[in-house]
Amino acid sequence: MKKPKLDIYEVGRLAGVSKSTVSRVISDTGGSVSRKAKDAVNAAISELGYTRNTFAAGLRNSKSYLALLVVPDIANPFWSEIVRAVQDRLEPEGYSVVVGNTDWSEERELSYLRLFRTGRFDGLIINSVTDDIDLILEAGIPAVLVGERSELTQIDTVGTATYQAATLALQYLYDAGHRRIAVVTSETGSERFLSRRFTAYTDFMEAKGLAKDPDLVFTAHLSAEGGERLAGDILAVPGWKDRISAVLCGNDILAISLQNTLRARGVEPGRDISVIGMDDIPIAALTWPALTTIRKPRAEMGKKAAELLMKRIGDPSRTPEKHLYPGTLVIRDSVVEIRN
Amino acid sequence: MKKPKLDIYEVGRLAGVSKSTVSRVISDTGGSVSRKAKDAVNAAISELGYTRNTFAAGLRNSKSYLALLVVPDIANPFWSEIVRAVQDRLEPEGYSVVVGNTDWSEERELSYLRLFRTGRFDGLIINSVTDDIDLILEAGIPAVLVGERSELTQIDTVGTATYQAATLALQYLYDAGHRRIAVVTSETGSERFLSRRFTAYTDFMEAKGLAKDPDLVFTAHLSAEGGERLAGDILAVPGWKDRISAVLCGNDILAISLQNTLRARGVEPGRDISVIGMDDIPIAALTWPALTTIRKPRAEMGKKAAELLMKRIGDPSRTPEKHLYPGTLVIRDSVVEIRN
DNA sequence: TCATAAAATGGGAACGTTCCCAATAAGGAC
DNA sequence: GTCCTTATTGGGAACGTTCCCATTTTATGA
Repeated sequence: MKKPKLDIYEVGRLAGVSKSTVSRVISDTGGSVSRKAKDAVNAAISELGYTRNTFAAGLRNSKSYLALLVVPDIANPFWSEIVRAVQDRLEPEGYSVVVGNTDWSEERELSYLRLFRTGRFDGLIINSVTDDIDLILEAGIPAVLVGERSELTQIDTVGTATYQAATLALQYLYDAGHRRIAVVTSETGSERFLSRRFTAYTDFMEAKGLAKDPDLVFTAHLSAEGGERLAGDILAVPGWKDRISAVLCGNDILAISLQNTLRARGVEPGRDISVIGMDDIPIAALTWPALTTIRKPRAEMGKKAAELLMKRIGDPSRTPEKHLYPGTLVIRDSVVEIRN
Repeated sequence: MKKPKLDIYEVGRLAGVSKSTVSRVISDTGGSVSRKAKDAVNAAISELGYTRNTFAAGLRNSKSYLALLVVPDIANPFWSEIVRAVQDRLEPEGYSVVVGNTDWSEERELSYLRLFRTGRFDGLIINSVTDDIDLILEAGIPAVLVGERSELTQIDTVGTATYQAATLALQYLYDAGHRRIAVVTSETGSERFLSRRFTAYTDFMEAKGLAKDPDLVFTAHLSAEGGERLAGDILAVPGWKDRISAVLCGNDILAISLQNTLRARGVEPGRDISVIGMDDIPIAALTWPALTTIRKPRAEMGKKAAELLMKRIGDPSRTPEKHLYPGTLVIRDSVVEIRN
């Protein structure tokens, strides 16, 4: 229990060198140290079981080897996989990752930003609910955005090509014979985020010369509860059977929940109505019916975000990069082919 | 970019008090400060946008407000929900949570334990793969175990009553008419963990006077891949149709994957064979067929673990507590009633 | 009003490291 | 062997806070 005071002085004493030499050995900056001294120090370290005090080191050189990763909800498979990928990439670099959940709440996002400002973290990877990049920019925080930001170029970004992904889904539905396609946009999140999927929808409908029915545009929370409510909304549309043949959902959780709620209400998804998701979370393959969806490369995205953060920390003045990953169509059983 | 040096001296200057008073205001130890001084300091803080340097504070009082949470895999819904619950409970206390994944690997677990020793963390919540509690105990680490440890009383533990949960599942299968019940144990993890489910199985079979067929005891990795392989193993049992009517799986992921692989091989789960899971992860309700399983109260478990950690940090010498949460049966569609 | 206790405040030291600079040792070239 | 350059080493200061102790101010009671 009682620590016999274990610091670099102690290590130096055992190794027969000064604290400065010990410091040079343990810090990665690596001033020149002779082979002999280095070995002696390492031997002393392992003999004493010394570990460097990160507070003192951090205090001196203001490096914490701590990254803050802010996502909407880590219990959501989409995000937990991204978190995993970020961790896998950052930990070998000696970083530990603190995870925060915003629950899509602006207030919570802000509180994490505040937390960041304590100087405890070296870098930030965030899926911003707000588009309030100014706050990040003016604070000069080494940060990477994960999400579907569009025009922003002043900051490193990893995202998916929402427009492309939505169009891909729509085209598939169209090719399967669907003409009465409903779209579901997110009720939270940034305007810009919302608009990209919606723009794809309007553009597509127009390009194909399909009627734009305002009743076919739904809004829902991207969650299981959102799916339940959405099912109600859809069934509440007067004469929905003749007006809606397919639904393009904002994410898989929503789509899966929608399917289940519809079935519970006597409407068989993948037969009476087609559903297409977005994300391809692992269990999308295991639902009933298995969900046709657009896959987003989560692992790559997380990895890339981590790499961008490392680069930015290494050189804060480099020009930001923007990586947009295209979605790919994963065909399963939730979309029926129909003949018009 | 250039910081005009923002420390408690600066705050004190603006507030018209000394650094000591500022320190008393910002640190939670709360020596007595007059109302007036407190207000002045807080005003100065918000005017300057001051945030306390955690390194310096940590260096002085060796408190980091950082907890390390080590789980097998955060991308696994069961664990991601526990992580979420821990975070939700710890963050209001001012703690940030670092998450580590062991992938059920001893080596990785050890490297996290090593990471902990850097003194960067105030506390540890861990699902230990090994049962190597000694390492934690002798290091005097404030720690809470999450998992199914049995005899250990020297350390705070939150777990599920594995024996009870397994028996509950077996009894349900039995009541549904099943007699030829297979069990799947984990191929990784501690012996003790393994044995508790297995003990429940043997005890139950014996109590009911059912034949113990060694071919009905399977071993699998608790993952989707494990389920695929398990399906192969089951179908490879000579004359399995007459020897296996139900399978008790180690977790839901495994069960769901098993169901899907079986169906792909032409065996209809919930009809040709019954499957029961363990955990009740959110998507268990959304599979085909919806999975009958044993629910474990993840949110409560995570919350309790966080609370125990807080208590232990507050008083390192208190007697450890052990909380075992019973499982509850969630009946869905993956188990058929059969008549003998 | 005065003595006394309690509350509030300020100053110095310490936490353990890294950075900077000066000093010494080691090689190389002549 | 001597001188110069370079590699290596050591000592002091600084990082920003909290703790401890001494001092001052305020409140309390007779």
